[in-house]
Amino acid sequence: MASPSEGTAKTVTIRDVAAAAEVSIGTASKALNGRGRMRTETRDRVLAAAERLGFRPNPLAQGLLAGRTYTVGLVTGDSFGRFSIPVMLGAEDALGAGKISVFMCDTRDDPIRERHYVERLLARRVEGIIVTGRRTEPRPGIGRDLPVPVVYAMTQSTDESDVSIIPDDEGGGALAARHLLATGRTRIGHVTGPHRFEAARRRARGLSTALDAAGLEPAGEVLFGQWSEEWGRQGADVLLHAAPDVDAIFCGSDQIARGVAETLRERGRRVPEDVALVGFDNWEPMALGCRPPLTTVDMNLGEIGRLAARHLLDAIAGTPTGGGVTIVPASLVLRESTRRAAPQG
Amino acid sequence: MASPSEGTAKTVTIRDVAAAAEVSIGTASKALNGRGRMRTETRDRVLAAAERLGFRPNPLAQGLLAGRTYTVGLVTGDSFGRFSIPVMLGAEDALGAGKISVFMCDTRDDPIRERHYVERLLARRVEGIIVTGRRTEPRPGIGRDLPVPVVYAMTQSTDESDVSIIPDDEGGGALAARHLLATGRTRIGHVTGPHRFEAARRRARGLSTALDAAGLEPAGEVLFGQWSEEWGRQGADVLLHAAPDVDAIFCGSDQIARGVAETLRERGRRVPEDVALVGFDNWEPMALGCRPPLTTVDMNLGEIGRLAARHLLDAIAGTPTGGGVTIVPASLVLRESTRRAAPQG
DNA sequence: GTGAAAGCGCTAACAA
DNA sequence: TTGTTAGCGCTTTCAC
Repeated sequence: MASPSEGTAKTVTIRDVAAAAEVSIGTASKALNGRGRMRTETRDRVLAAAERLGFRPNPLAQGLLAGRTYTVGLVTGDSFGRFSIPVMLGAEDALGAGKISVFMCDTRDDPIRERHYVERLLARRVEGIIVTGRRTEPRPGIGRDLPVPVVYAMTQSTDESDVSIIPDDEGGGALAARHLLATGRTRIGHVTGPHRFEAARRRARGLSTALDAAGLEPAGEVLFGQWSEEWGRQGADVLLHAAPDVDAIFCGSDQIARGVAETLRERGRRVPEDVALVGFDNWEPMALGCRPPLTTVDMNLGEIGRLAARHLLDAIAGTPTGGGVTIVPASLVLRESTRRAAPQG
Repeated sequence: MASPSEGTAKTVTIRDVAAAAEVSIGTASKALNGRGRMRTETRDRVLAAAERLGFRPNPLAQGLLAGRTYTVGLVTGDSFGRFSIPVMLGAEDALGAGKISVFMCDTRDDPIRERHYVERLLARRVEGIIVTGRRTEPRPGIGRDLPVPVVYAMTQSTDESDVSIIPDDEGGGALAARHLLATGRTRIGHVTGPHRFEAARRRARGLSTALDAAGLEPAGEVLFGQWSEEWGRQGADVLLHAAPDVDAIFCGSDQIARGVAETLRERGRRVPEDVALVGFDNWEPMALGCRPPLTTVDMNLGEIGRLAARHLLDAIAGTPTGGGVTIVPASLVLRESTRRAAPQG
């Protein structure tokens, strides 16, 4: 509540400020924007008047003149869900710093609504659009030859020349695998989501590649199923049956990992002593609620959002950023579920 | 100005439309807005030209003239988390229908940032502000005598005259209790979050009141603890010790309920046969992942958001909506965890 | 029925 | 150093 200027019920224009400071409107403008040369006394008088009246320049008017709006649109099909939110926050972070405000739109994954919102955003003269999603599957772009730059974050346009920022699913899988190998595990199983998901396939590929480099291969079959705990429970049983000597399980999501953890516990396998467990997503309520707390791959969604915003800002500034796909590295969050087994007695 | 080298489609002004249709700007404006009387032929000519050129009226210019922006701000301290998102979506729903766009801001629960964002929103001449939060605890308002109406959703201003829309924690507690009573349970325990949370206290009060009406009281003490699964696991043990004959447990959150469910299973109590379980939040990944799937109280967050938006729209329209707190009823989502025990065979 | 002109709040030339 | 003027894109009188 520092500024006493707050609380002006009526809108104060620069006209009012000029009048109060007994200068012309033009002079007031210059004083407020620190442009041109003028007596310090005059400038101070204007600034004081502005302060006193609680003057806020009207960005509509400024924008009208400058031909800019200092706004961008953020369109999500994920209903701002678990994945798009961190992305969104990262983006807002980067944009907010640049005085750019964000219009949010939720399309509910409906192309009609999406079309509608994009129209609306363009009508509002946003200077760019960020599209986020829940999956990394390539999707049709929101339109071609749009008058503003578009960046896809955590989703990918089928048009290869569009700018897309996506997580490193494959690298994440490899990261998990190498961590397990480093803690001495060699019989590593994999329970993951539906095969039709690019993300699931990539994570599995990352695992296989890393194991391959160590002369190993996944224990049992790679088990594709659902993105659910229930499947985690089932999958673990299948895996224990197919590869009873499994000593680590990498899961395609934290939810799956929780299901796996439960089954392991019920089958008398201790985590991490008998079987180490790695999840994917670093979805904290899941990962921390798990017994034991879950080591998991973090896709750095916030970074994806920040990067998307930065690309967009560059594009708005006219700097050619070069289209194409940018992959943001994943990182590993270590918790109890992969604590190195103490030497057995 | 946009870089001249940009291949972006050039913005079409009403001037261009007027020229193309060979009418004056004023006539073009009237034709486009369906105002005034004019020859159908003229109107059609203008509309055709606008269509052909892809004309979109510039809302900045329109707003400048009308003194409106058709935007509102949405400020959250919850980092658009689990609670504020459904609220947000509900709000966006109601606002979007009215052609109002939403600026989003995340304050990260930092008063400085909040102050900053509110300033920014006001500078942008939003016509109203919705404040959402993660808790229902009363919080200081975002400022007094703001030039635009403010509605608090899923949070509450300490200033009683402010408009706040909050969930019915007490009613939700009562709802859970009555449901359990209706399925024949009489020894009902309660494990919930920290006592310092208004929400936890209200839910407990709702339970007690409903039990009281049936001449009962909670089994064991009401156990206040944390909003975590871990506490759910511990709390269940405490409760089983204090009231071994407990036949139902109402939990202050779905996360707690999951913890409780785990302990119950490990102690050999079947859910729902031996002990029925009710959660709070209807947080689907938690409630559905639970074994068995959880009956839980839904706060109808979307409705809170919609209502907040509607209040705001009314206020913007100048309709006195009357300040104060509005409580949105909760509902119960039935799942396996309270299935009426079948007659034992 | 149509057009010319004023002005929304602001900035950037140019005059004084 | 300061004031005046001409718009940014649009809507809206009010003459014609």
